[in-house]
Amino acid sequence: MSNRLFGSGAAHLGKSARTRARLMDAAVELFARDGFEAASVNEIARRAEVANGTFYVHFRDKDEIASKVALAIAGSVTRQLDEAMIGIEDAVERTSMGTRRFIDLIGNAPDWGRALLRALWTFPALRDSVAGHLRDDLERGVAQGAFDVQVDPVLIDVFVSMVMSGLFGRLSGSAPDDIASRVAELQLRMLGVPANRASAVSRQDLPTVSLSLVPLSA
Amino acid sequence: MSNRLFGSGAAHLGKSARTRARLMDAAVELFARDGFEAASVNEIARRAEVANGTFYVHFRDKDEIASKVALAIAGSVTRQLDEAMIGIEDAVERTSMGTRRFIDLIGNAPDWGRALLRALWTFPALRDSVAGHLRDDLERGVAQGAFDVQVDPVLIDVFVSMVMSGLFGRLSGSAPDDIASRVAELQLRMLGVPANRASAVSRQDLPTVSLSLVPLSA
Amino acid sequence: MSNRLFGSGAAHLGKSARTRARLMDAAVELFARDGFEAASVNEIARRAEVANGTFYVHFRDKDEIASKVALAIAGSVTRQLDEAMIGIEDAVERTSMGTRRFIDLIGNAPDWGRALLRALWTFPALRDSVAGHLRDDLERGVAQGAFDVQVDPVLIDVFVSMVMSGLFGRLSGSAPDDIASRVAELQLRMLGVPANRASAVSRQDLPTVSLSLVPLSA
Amino acid sequence: MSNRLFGSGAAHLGKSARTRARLMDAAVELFARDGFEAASVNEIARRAEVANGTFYVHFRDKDEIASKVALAIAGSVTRQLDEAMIGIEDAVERTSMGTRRFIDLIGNAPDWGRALLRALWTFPALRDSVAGHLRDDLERGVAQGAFDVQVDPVLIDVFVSMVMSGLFGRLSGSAPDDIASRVAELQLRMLGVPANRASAVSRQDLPTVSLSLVPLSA
DNA sequence: TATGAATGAGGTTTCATTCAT
DNA sequence: TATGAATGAAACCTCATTCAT
Repeated sequence: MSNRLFGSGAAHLGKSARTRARLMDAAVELFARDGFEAASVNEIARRAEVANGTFYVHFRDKDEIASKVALAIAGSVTRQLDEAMIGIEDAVERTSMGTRRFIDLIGNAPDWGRALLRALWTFPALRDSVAGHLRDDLERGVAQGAFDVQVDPVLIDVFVSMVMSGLFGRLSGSAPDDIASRVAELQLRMLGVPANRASAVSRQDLPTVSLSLVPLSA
Repeated sequence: MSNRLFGSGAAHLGKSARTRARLMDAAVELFARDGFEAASVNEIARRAEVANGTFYVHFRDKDEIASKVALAIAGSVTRQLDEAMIGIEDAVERTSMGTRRFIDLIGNAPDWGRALLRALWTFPALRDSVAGHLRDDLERGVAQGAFDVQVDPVLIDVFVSMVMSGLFGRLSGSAPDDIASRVAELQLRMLGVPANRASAVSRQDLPTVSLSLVPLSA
Repeated sequence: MSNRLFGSGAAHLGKSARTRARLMDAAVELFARDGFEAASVNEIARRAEVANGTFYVHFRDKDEIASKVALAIAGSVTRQLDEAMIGIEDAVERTSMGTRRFIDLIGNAPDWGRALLRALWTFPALRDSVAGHLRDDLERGVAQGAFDVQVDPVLIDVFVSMVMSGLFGRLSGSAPDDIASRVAELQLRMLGVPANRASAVSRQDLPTVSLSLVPLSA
Repeated sequence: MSNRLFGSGAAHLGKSARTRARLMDAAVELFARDGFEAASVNEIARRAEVANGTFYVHFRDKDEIASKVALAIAGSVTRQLDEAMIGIEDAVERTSMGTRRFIDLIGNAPDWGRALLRALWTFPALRDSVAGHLRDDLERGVAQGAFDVQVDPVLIDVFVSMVMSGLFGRLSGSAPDDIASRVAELQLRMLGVPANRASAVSRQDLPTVSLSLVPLSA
């Protein structure tokens, strides 16, 4: 899976948009490798093979490119997860699939994954955006009688942090291949799903979906 | 609860040790407030009321003070949690208490908490240290028939991330007062403890313990 | 009194000339507000509502627009002062009127005034141009027996600096309304005009003249 | 007359004070040569033969060194002029001497002169400081019946601008040697002193005084 | 003529670190 | 041990100017 995610989708765009895409790609790589603070604008520009001043033609400062990148990643991921779950009504399945797909998809694009992980840490708005989708499924599960919990910000934060833990493990390379299923199973148990059902649902086959991040409206 | 944690315990030490303690205190505050990158050695020294050059008499570089601080915090916290749980044999209670005490204690020393949160993120060694203690209790729970899970790194990481989520919520100030209990309850459910027992144990009274961090062997 | 001095007079010109006029107007405003160094070509272009590259279609560099602007202002002012004094033969009156009209006219167009003040400071050629007209009147006054001084560059420079002082006071807003008359009176006294005549002449009514700067041959 | 005015007086000071003096000397030269805006901190440091970072050990930014320099120059000049006029009671003489000495002294230290000229333009506080001394002499002259004018801010500004004109002429090198006397004479005439007395006083011999600027308390 | 993205030198400032005292 | 001035690399950012369209 390519690491040039904005760039690859931008071949047909104008020169300006391609430069912008190259800068965002470079920023993703560097934010992921070095973190936001340690990544320098000059190095982003160098990696994008443009002059340092060109950076400022497209972005006001490092903060701006960071939030643009984060929004682009999050928006794209969210959209694809949504699409991949169209037609699934059962909240237990939806919840499990969401976690598994998220970890698997992002885990397959390590640069992005790390960038997203940091972004979730840095931009609370991102957490909130993810939380919105989540809350819907959790409440649906309660309504369906499958979940036996109080759906509130604490639960959502805990749930999200579990996903992040799985993503972190996947990205660090030390985790077993089925880590996404393990995390999903633990989540279902936490939500009140009986252990055997939790185990079964979190392990059932999942059609492969390929992640392809393309520039958003942003 | 004092923010001068190394310094306060160092009154009886020599001048050199006191200077060192003052530097560590200053570092904790600044790492917590600004993050590791943004905290400057000059400002650490200024806040510790020593000349900037003095910093390098005590620490090789900024990395060193960071890891020393992290180790000191983690070691101290771990030791105190251990002590507070002496005599408790039931793994369900131990697990619940660990989470609750950790969140409450650290949550009451915001500077430290934030520093620890960042440190856990930055230094994997810290996670491992915490993980060791945890693993013992989880395995004990399995042996006691109270937990119905596979104790492995995935579980531990997920468990730790849930604690961090609670700590994060507490530090951000947006969480309800009982967030520590909520998190502990969710953890117990995840581990296979029946919902009613999980609820009861995670809410039972906990004797207050005051956190007082003192310099370790470091 | 309009601040769009080149532009307003250029409505009948071709597109190219209008663009040029817009650039000069924008430059006047920015030079006046921020000074020559701090005014950027990009902002001049933005304020003129043209692309930054367009600037270089019309001017070789920033220096060129500055001198063109200065020349245009000075030429226009000089010409109008001349016209306003046609028919006046008495050197005492001419001298007094010159100072008074200059301060009043330019003082009423603050952007211009500040630009001119800076330009007089920066471009000696401007001082010389103004000095030429002045010298004629001063020598006429000597010939008429009204002035009792040696007309030389020192006198001219001193005289000009007195006018600038008055202009500066007017632009800074802190000066009394009759500052132009006060300055003119002091000049006449310096030139040897008896105090009572100096006072009377410098205070006599002056028909209002409106300043309207239009593009010159430039 | 040396151009190393802070430095030369600082030989006996500590190393830090000498570095600071070297920076101020370098700043004076560059402000005079290039103007405040065009002078770069890096070049000031290079000319002072210190590392660029050293600048910021001593001054917060370019503004700070500029005002420190301006204050030092103005303070030193003012003090010396005051001392040179001790014992002189006649306002006509004092006024004339002030102008002549100011132009001669500063005119002999071209770097300083240009720096002061720019500073007077840039920092109104400097003008005010000079104005204070002036006002005393002017009012004294009125009280003594020698001057026949209204002493107010307009008069003071005009008077100061005449001095600046003379200084400017002296610094530009184009002015005659007696420019200081010429300006003083014109001022006296403006103030109402009869032409023959103005001429005589402004030309009488003046004991030489050497300017030696040393670091102030600043 | 007009555009506006791209350039890259150079500006200000910060900061970890060294070193003479 | 302690000091704090000095260092210089490197960060961010601006801006006059060029050039392909």
